[in-house]
Amino acid sequence: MNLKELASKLGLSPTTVSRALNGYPEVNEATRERVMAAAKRHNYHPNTRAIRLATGRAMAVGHVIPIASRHEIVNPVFADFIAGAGETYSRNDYDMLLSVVPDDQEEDTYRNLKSKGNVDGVIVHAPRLDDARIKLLFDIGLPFVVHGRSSGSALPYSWLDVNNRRAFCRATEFLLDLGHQRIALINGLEFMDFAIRRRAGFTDALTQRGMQVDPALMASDEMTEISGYRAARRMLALPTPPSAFLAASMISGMGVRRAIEERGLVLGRDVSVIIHDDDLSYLKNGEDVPIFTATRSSVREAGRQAAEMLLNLIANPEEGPLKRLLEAELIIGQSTSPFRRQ
Amino acid sequence: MNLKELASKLGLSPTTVSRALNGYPEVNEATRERVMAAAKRHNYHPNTRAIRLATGRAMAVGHVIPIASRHEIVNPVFADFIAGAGETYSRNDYDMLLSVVPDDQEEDTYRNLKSKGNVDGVIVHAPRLDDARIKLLFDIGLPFVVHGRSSGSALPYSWLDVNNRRAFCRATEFLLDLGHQRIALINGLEFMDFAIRRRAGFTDALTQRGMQVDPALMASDEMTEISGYRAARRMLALPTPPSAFLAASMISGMGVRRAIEERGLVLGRDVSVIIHDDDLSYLKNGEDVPIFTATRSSVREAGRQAAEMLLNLIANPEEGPLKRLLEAELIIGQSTSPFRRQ
DNA sequence: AATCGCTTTCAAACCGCTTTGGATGCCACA
DNA sequence: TGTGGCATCCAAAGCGGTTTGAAAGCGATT
Repeated sequence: MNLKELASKLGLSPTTVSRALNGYPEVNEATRERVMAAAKRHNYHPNTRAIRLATGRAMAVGHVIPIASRHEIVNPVFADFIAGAGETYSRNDYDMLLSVVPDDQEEDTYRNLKSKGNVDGVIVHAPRLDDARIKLLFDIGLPFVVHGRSSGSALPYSWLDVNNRRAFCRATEFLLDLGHQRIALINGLEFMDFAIRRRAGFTDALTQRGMQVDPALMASDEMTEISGYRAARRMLALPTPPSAFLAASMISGMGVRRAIEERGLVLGRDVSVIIHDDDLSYLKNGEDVPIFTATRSSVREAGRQAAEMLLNLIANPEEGPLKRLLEAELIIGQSTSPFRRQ
Repeated sequence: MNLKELASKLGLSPTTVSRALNGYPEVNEATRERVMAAAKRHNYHPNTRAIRLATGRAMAVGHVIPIASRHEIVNPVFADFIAGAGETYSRNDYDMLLSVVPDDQEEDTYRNLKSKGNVDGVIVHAPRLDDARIKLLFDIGLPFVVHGRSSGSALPYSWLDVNNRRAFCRATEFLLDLGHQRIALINGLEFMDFAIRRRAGFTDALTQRGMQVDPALMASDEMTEISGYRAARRMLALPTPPSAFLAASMISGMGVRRAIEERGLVLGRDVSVIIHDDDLSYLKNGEDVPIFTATRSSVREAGRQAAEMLLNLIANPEEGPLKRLLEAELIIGQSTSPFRRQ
């Protein structure tokens, strides 16, 4: 059932039927209702491909996921972000297009997305310091919203980010207030923008209190269980080990916990740990009582909002750039306690 | 730059240019090369929307992700599966369309995907017992491949699955061979087909050895850390607690580990645990030496293969239904050891 | 010289919708 | 009675490709 058939069944022209269905004013209300009813009765759905060609809009948003050839990490945060963004798209009749590509083809992918007209805009994931994608997307003229920020980028781009610096500063202060003197940071990869900001928040808090930053207590790696474990194990074996850890994610926090327990220490008594909790749906940090003390910010909600921002930007490009900074909340769990000498 | 412009630049008709670019035989080789060169020089990319309308094919595959309104779980396995499938689509110039919808709208979503012509086929995720989606997709005539199987479904559908029954049977036998008598199963939700098969494999092994199946040692819930933790804690508090666990995933296995350690027991010495390891990229089960003994099967690879099957099915519907059963490997880690009395 | 067959090219229809630029009918008003 | 304005509807021209059916050119065959 297509427009022409429906129109002839109704004894109307395709023009009028199209207008009736799309809510244009120049059609008699009685006619409109007749058309609506017929469309429903015949289960008519306009062909998306035709709409897209005719309007020149893709009604779709792209998410490009680069797969690094060496370490093939699929960011676990990604699933929840996508779920949040997808909710927004569904509500607005937009499609979500995922492109999984080797990371050396990422630039080509954006160019193709644009020149082939597959999408009206994209979300940029996991921005790095002075991320090259920002300039690229400006150059090719594809609207975009960055999930995170990119320090050093001169162009006025749209972004949504968590205040990572503030979150990690507060978390560090919290540990300092508990009397901890040697605090370790198990950070993500520090070419990622968020990791740099977290580190800055961490050192901010230390220097504000006149404390030294000990490089031996700072690790930077992928946020996996195993790398959290390794870094923590190494640090706990130091002559003067840390009494508290800041871990960049729930998963690396679990690695830290394993290292602590392996050493015969008790989490939340002998050693304190604060994690950053993205509030992932399958990795809940406890239920009523959080397991880990954490800086929490829902990445799902970030996905919802970033998608909304992008759709706005697509509809009203002149209103950009849009910016939104979310604050993380500090939630107190069972993994922190006042410093006590071993 | 579109086809017409390119054609007039070359002094050729759009027909010939189109044919030259698409490799049709009825065009002079010299002409073809001239066209190819010009296309590259002018950075010409045919408009996807136009191709889709003209050919009637969507060149896209859909993945529908239902979000349960109550427990909003995004399956963590999903990210890796998508990544695998996405690699296949990229290689074949297909788009991947993700629809995140409330679970009561799942059926409508499939219908719309079909009637609006957005996709040429879909992958069905997380099938249940006698899954209603199979009949639905047959009815509306949308090609599909199921990731998993659906016991009780009469229709001859295409699927790719892991031999869950065999995997859990072998894992149970392995524990029995180590002398364990009381073995617990921390299963996924048992309206999910894979969970039923795993349970069957578990009970198969027990009954083959003439052992009783103790309902108190079988739990079924979402595969989160916390529910793994809770089930294990409950069972370890029994008068005759299990000395070994089978956990349905890495994450629920981590919950089991927490319960074990909380009780002052040592994983892999006092209590043995075998997990099912989907080989997730961000949750590696150790590196050289696996942490958990596990039945392992890469869900990423499953994604790749399922996508290939679907593309084949779309290209040659008459060759269906396609079926593929992957075997999981049993890898020995540090979480299992011979039974020893507490 | 006429015909055939083959290669190569093209004009035009088509995919299914949107949108522009009228056309029609009718009523009000001068 | 003629004109203007308004509400309503429609024919036709896109959108940018693919594909059908035909034609042009040319050497080989009869």
